[in-house]
Amino acid sequence: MRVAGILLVEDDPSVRTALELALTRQGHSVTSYATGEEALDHIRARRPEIAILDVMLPGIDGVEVCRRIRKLDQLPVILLTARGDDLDVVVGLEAGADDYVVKPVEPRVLDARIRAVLRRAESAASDRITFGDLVIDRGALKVTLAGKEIHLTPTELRLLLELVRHPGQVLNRRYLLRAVWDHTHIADSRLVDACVQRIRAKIEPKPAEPVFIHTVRGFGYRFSPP
Amino acid sequence: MRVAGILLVEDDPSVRTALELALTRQGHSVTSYATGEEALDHIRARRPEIAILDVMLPGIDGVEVCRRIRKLDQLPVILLTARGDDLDVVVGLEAGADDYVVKPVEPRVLDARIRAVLRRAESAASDRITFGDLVIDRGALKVTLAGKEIHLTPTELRLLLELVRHPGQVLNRRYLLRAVWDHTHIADSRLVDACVQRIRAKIEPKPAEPVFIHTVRGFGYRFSPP
DNA sequence: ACGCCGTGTCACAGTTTGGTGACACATACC
DNA sequence: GGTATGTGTCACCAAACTGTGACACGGCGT
Repeated sequence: MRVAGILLVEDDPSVRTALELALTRQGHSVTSYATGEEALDHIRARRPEIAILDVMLPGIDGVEVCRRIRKLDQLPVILLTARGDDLDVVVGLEAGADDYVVKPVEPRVLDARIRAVLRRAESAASDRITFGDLVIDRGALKVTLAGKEIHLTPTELRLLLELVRHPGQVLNRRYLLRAVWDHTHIADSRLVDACVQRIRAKIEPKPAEPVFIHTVRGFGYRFSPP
Repeated sequence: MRVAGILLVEDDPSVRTALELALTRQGHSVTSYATGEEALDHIRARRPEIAILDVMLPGIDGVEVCRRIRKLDQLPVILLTARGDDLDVVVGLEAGADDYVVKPVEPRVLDARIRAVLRRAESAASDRITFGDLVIDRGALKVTLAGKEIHLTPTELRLLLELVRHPGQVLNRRYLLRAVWDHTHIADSRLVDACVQRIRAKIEPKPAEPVFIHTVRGFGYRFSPP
């Protein structure tokens, strides 16, 4: 099982050791600190994969630690709070926290949250673009719609990628012909239209009312997210 | 305290500052130099986690810097080059670069590449990689499937390792030819296909429905765990 | 309402692509 | 030398892909 390096910041010693024990049992490797300052001092050296921060801390509070971590690194952050205070949630999310857990928390719940956040962080690092339900992974050359993988042929994929490279821009047929097909194709042809139609049939929920690839009469096509 | 982050070497000041800004925004800490000499001078003191090198540099070029870095350290290297210079790819791979990015590059793409290379470097620390039933031991150069050892020939093993180095990424035939075979081979050849087929026959439970090495028609092959 | 122009839709045939097995040559190992 | 193994190439085939043309459709200006 994959082991995550967790940075835990919690000032209450009993809660800290309990969490540390629980997380270690789940297979994580945990480094914990009682204060934000210590954590920030060591974060560079430790290179954790995720930080779990108590909001109520002596000195710099968890939200502020989160903010500073965000300036340093893309490190995912989960905030822990004692009360279900709504204000905290807002502030925490604004500070860039990835998730928010209310104490007391069951270890298996926390573990699930950690894994979810890590999964999200990892996939965000891959070379992807997301437009609503539509996810285009340029590294894997995969397109998914609402989680379901869509099969696009090479030409369709090249055309879609070209459109997506210029979101919101209208691209005319001549440009698209040049960019997607080889230069041997000149002048006007229905080629682009047909290809757009094929893509729509695959990615548009209702091809007759396209949400992604819009026709701009007399000019060409525009990709714009819904 | 250890200073970790990205070592950037790029002679064009505008590109350099743009990249520096973009990478910093992504949460990286960046140190940049205009020449390879400066970079090499400071690399010991700075202890970066990854180096990003422009290929075209005054004085020592990026490829040579890469070669010298390799002699010093296991430091991962990404080479930057102007669009589509094939010769560079060959030389770069020979010099031991971990990845190769064509300028102009979008920040999010570069960021994804950086993270991929870092992840790879991290997992390279361990000699074994596991994908479901498939275990690849790079130290012993052994492959086992569900505990049973699979015999792969040298070429097959090199190809598999190259695919596995970029899990989830589509690699085209030209790239694979260059990475696995020497550059004497002409671009158009069924060599890669044949070798993939041979690997599949050995590691895929049902070669007709591959689970590990997927064909991406018109583009190449992708290794992705089941 | 009418016709026109730009676009959507569809079927089909020619082309391309990759899987597959056979085979020849090279190399290493007895 | 003889054998086994590894490697590159080829030909064939099935499947996938693509360009094209014909026709339908719908908005727009007259």
